[in-house]
Amino acid sequence: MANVLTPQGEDFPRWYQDVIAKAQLAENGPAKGSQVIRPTGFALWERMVDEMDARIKETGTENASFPLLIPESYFTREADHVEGFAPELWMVTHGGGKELEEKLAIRPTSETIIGEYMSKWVNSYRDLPLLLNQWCNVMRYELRTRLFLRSSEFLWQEGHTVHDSYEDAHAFTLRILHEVYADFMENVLALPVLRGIKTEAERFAGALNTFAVEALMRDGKALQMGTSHELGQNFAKAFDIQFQGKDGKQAFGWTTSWGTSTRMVGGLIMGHGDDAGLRVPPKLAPVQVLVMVVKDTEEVQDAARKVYDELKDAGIRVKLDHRGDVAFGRRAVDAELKGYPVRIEIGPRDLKNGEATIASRVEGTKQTVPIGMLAEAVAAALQGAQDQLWDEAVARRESLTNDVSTVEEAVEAAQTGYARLPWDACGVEGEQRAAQSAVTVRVLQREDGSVPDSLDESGLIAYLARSY
RNA sequence: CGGGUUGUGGCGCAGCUUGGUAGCGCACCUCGUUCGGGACGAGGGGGUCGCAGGUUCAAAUCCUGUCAACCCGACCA
Repeated sequence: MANVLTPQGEDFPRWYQDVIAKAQLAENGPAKGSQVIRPTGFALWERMVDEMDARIKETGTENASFPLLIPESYFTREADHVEGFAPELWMVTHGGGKELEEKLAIRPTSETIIGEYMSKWVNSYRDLPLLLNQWCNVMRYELRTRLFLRSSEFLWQEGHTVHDSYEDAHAFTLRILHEVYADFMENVLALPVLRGIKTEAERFAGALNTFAVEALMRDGKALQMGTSHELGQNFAKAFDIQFQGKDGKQAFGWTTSWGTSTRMVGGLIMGHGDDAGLRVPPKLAPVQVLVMVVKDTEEVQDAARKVYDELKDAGIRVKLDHRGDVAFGRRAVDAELKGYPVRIEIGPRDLKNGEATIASRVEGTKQTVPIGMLAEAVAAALQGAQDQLWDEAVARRESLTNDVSTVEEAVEAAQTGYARLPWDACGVEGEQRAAQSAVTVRVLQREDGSVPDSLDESGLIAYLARSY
């Protein structure tokens, strides 16, 4: 195996940067913290968008688009929200060469401006629930940036809904968490996630409760992959989202918001990648199968094209590498860097036997298969890769999760993964103590692993870890 | 924003102490030989040294300021 990347075990952050550069996923933009996402990286994001968008729509949510620029005054309407976001705002102060009368914030998130419109659109209980989502870019002034994980500008989806009762809003918040976020991350990304509730310290600015899904990276640090917030009536009151109920009385709506971002690409890289590069789960992979000609001869080119066409017709996302002017080894290494799950190599030697070579990126194996049986072999290899990535990730999380009984032990255990600690043995005080060692409470769960309805429940279990 | 490190062709670096107007490896282009796991040879193109000032006959080298990146934190998707 060619040594093109800094090994993970030597320097994980360096490895992460190497993969992003060598697999041509992204690079820094000219302005501080900005990033350019290259086609190979963007294709991963596009697949995420496709899968997520379908799940979002399945909940009855509709897509819309709201403005990038938000009047500064909107942010001041919800006290906690402005306090939380003011330090991160990018402000537009000039337009058309003149100083603006009111500054415009570039959206860091859109609760405020969407709240403003929800207030106009919600009049009756018949208008509820109002379920909206938008795919867009947002900007936050970040002090420390890292490609995909935290950039000044990032791409995301933000869902915003209004409901007629606490119960309905609460149920919807959790539905998004389970049926959209966790389902996508586990079944498509093959990353097991912890689902739980955030502590007060980690809660979204202006929310009643924040629920989250957290994934464990290969270096034992946790990554928040998505959040779903129960906003209570805080924003409804700030933006006057009222409706007339069946009983004829005016009432404030109950809102939620939830988001996932290009950070998931970072999670994919660090959750599955190895020393040879990316390992993309087949269900996500923009390219599931790469058909490679080993030698540039007419027979080989014809055979490869035929295999390509057949797989494509079978509904597989396939790419043809017909290049004869780049050495085989270079192309093989590149395919591994980009993490294509399955590679089919076709050369004269294979053709002589009526075969092709099929290589699995995840299993690291190669075998020859009669060309007539490629379709079945490919299907099996894809399923095998998806399963193995999942199994590995689950096993790794289990081995890196340790039960502890004190905050000190939790800090120690969190150096390598998750520490499970009864919340009663930690508490807000313990949380602050752990934070001094860069260890935070990622989520709280019930003893049986289910998601609590609120922080008021007793007997909760805290998962502590270092995080990105 | 605090601490540390660093900015020199696309990438990785040397040169800076002892100023004299730029060098190496990879990548790129051409030709040839190669080609089933990052090939080899020959020839070639590309940078004024993050940016802005200053000192000097002369600055990648010295001075001041500034911007940016990376790592460790605090803040966050």
